[in-house]
Amino acid sequence: MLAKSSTELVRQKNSVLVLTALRRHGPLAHTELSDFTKLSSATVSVITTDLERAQIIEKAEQQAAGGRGRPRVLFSQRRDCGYLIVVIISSDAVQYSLVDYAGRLIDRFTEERQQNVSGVGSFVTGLRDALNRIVARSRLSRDKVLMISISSKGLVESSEPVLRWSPIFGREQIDFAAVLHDEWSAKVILGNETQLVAAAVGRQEENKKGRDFRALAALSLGHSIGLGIVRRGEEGKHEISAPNFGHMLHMSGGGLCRCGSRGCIEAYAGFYAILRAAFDVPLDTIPAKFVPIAELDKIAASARQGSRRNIIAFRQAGLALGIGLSRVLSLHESMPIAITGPGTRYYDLLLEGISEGLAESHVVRMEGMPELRVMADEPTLVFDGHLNRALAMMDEDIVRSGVVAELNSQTG
Amino acid sequence: MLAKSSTELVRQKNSVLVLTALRRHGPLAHTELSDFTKLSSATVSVITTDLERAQIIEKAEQQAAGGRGRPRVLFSQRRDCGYLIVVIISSDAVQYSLVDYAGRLIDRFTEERQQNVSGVGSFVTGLRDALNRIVARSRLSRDKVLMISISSKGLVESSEPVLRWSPIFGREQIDFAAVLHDEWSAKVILGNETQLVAAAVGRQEENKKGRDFRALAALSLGHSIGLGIVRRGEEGKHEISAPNFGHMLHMSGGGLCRCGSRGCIEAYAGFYAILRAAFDVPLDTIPAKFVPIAELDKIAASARQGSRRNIIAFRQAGLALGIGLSRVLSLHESMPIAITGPGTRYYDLLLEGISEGLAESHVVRMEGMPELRVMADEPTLVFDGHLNRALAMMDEDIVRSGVVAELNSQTG
DNA sequence: CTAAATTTCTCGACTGTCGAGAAAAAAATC
DNA sequence: GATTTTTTTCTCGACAGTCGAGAAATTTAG
Repeated sequence: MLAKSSTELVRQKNSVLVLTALRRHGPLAHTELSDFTKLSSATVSVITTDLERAQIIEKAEQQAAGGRGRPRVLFSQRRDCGYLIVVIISSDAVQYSLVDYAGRLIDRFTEERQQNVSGVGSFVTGLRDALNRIVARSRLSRDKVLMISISSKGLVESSEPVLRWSPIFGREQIDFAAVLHDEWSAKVILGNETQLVAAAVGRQEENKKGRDFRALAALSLGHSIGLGIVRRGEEGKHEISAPNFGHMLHMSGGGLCRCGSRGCIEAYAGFYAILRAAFDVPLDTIPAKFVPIAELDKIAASARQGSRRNIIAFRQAGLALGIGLSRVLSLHESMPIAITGPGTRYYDLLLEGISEGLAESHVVRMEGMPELRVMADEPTLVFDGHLNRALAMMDEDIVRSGVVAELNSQTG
Repeated sequence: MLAKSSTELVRQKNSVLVLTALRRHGPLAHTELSDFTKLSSATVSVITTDLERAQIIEKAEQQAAGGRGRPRVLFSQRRDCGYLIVVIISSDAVQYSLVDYAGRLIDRFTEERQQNVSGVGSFVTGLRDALNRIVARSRLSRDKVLMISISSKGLVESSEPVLRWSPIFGREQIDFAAVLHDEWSAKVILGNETQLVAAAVGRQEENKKGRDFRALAALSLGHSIGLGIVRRGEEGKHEISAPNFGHMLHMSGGGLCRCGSRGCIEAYAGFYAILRAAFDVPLDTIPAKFVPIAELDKIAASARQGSRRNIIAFRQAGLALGIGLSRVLSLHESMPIAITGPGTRYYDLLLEGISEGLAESHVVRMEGMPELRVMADEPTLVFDGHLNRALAMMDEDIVRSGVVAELNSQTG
């Protein structure tokens, strides 16, 4: 059954509304808050004083007194209200970032991952270690860290921070909540990397199109293939999901994939698959663990100079992507596709196959070709996605936790 | 930006909550309403008296006075509060049902569709005609009809009642809102047939499992192939969608489909496809417009007696379904699959192929085989799905329309 | 006929939003 | 420098919603 509603909930929702406005548009004055949220000035007053008393937002110290009239006082998040640690796990390194409540980067370092030591056990100790280090370095109390946001390629559980499968650890699952809950009171969330790219691009898209934005897919090309989908739900909330696209079946009984199955999309469009095709290695050869990008650059260069076999290798990869995307569009509505990742440098070679694959399906014939868009700088998008998601969640959690209401009742 | 919240909205939501409880559990007394909705007795009182004053619900006249204490008075929907017309379009007929606000069937008739006259124009005049007839027969004022709920196989728009593509009318689109708005003030909604099956089965499932229910897919087997997906969104609302599954690409460059594309799932698993395979007709033969089920029964009978070719025909159909489903599960989470439609009578012959197709994919190897379940009596499920969806919408619309609040302010 | 049980209704307290107008504070004007 | 204008913020009273507690209603048991 659905949950009942109450006046308290109304207040919570509207408080989140104020915090969200602050997040999206930076420091805002009373009047602007009222404009953005459509709440009356009086309500904004009550909410801001509550949030201020709870030490969640603060009035900016100084501001240029432009224009006449009573000068506006800008509200902004209190940076020390809480902290977020972002952990980005990639195949060769793990990046740790400490971010304050206002979204400002405080500290960051990267740990190389040894290619040989690949057990989950050693990874976890490394993770715990690095997390301890990053709070120690900035001399923060660890309970000021309200959230730890982790991302990896692979298959993540939607409701719990459990990594089900990843190209790095294979079927060795990691339950990050279980691993960290003894040392950390922070909430632990996990996202697929491309899911977070989708979140970031989706936010950009909404800023541009406003209410017209409906859905968007992000496709990440690299050693493995990732897909993230973001859709505007009712009430304008963005719902993000991470389909297991790279390991969706492309061709029954097809080439061997790193995951152990046969015929996955990745086994045709991943870097190792392109390599395999270019060198005419049999399709059931165990794929290379890691392919240096220089290797692929060479293949691409010769393809661009007319090498038949290499052109076909890229074309076949594009085809697998295009057909796979057409299947995605069959199952959802048609939507624009943002392509990121290191593989975008071969976009010219992939495009033909992608288009051809897409064109084959009924949906595309009905609705027309979806918009394809290349977005470089995947790492920035991933980080932005982390911030978007984690900080929005923090806002909600803080309001829901009741600190605001409690303080309020004490002071009368 | 998200929408602001207010006390009015709270009331609306809680009113809908009361109406929903009434829908799901039949006539209820004050106390039971309070239990189901978790609202306090006082709040239930206010809401019910408002709804009663607005002539949306009423107290039951008579009831058996079992047990001691003050006898409970049961509330139920006023049947004359509004009416719903359900239109179920199938390939050979169109069924019209008139239903009152409490969900009781008042009138029903079926119009055969001539196989030869297949233009959209003549269909639309037939539709308008039949709608007029059904209100005339029951002597209702047409503005008492608050909603017209239509279903068809094929591709429907999610936000508007527009039929984008259907096996019956092909690419000739029908915008039902445009077609009916001059004669009817009722809200017109359109759903894919299997989407409504999913809605009905999803409701059953939730009654059984409660909060454990997460998602479910309904697969309809027949001349064409349909898929509906229902998922529990946050706040417990069911989100239903109708992927274009039948025309998702099964095999690149494969058999010719009725839709004009090649290699659709339907071109392997639809009735005509099974027929085509059984008689070894070339895959690019224009598929039969309609296959009598007796024909397929014969093929099935001989398959069950060991006919190699016919066994393979069904197995290939199952394989297309299984592989397609595996792709669906790759893109969503794993979920149980309810199979309906006339094709279920060949389930024994299809099962092997379905299982094999599912087993091939990465997800199934990870999460295990999804639960498969055969549900006969598709027509009842479709109709139930219509009622579930349309009546729930009517409840919301009525509350949101403000009749309750208005009356309230007048009478003070 | 009275007591017990059970359901429904009512009242006052509390919390929320809103519109209007008062208060604050700086620039413009005389 | 005093006054007016302009702009922003704050405050007050009205109104709407939920809740808990207890009163009122009504039937059965004894």
